[in-house]
Amino acid sequence: MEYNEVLDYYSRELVKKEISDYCKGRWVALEAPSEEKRTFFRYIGKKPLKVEEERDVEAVLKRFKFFKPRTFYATANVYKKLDSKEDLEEPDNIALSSPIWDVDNELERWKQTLEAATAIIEELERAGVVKSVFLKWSGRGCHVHIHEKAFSPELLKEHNPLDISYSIVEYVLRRTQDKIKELAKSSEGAKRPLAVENDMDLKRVFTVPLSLYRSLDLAAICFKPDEMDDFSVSWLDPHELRHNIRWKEYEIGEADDIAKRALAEIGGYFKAKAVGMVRTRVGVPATKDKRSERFERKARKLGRFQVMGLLQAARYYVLKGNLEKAKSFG
DNA sequence: CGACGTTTGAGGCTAAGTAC
DNA sequence: GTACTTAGCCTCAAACGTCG
Repeated sequence: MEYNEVLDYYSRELVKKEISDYCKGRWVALEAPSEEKRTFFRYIGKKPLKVEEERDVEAVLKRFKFFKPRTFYATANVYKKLDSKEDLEEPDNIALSSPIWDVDNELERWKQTLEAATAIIEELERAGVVKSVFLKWSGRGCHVHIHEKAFSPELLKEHNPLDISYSIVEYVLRRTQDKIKELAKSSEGAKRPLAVENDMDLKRVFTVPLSLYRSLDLAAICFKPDEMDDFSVSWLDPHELRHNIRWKEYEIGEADDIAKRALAEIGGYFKAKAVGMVRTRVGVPATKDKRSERFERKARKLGRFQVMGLLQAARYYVLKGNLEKAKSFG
């Protein structure tokens, strides 16, 4: 795809509308991929990059045109205020947060990708989350979204939106991991084996609906769960643009129930971060990995060496009087 | 047995790697 | 541009191993 075709693509009304609708309130990242390195633009001067109106799409492309950017990403979080760097640091500035599951795979195994997505969607259905769910194809894999407004204002007042979204993604991942691991078996050893990840974090970005993918000439089209059976790779063709604008649909409070249960079990993003386990990846045994092992270890009862560490810390503090160094014993 | 060197295991720390 | 993971090396005293 020549760069003028990229610009032609982003000049379409539908594309501009969908991108700006999604990006409103989110911190945007624009990528200009090249063979040597991946370059991201996240600011205009000192201000966070934003795309709030249709005309902003072409405006930001123009702003960085020298680098030929082609992919739009945006944070899972929607912010109350987005005018300075400080606005990005303040957790209370997060107004909403979209729970997103990242299903990684090879494009050729798209059927398997959709099967993994189905496992997630079925789990959500069981919890009564139906209308606010949509899928978005992203390059070689896909993203499963819950609309960020599927939570009641009352719930959002009680909990940080990121705590809610992180917990739900993690909660559902735990309940679907057996199915996903089973599916992943057949892609074991592949370059990009099937895996579903919880990538939710404070500033994480995900592909924006109708953005072009960075390395393939594919558009990040959206579709609803009831269309999955008809899915075809041809939908991803930027010229075809088989995209469903109903990703904007949601039902307020629909996801409250699962949110409460998830929060009770997971405890939220900020707590997970405090104990050093944020990202979970579910895939083939090789990727079953240290993170879950680490968690299992942490979850066990206090071990002999933890007691020894505490003893060492206490002794060090008594002898040397240096509390900070003593804390290094854990 | 007792002196001394080596191994052990945890978290801390950092640089490099990764993904979007 | 950002935040995470990973790998490797750091810390310590106790436990363990070796040797006279």
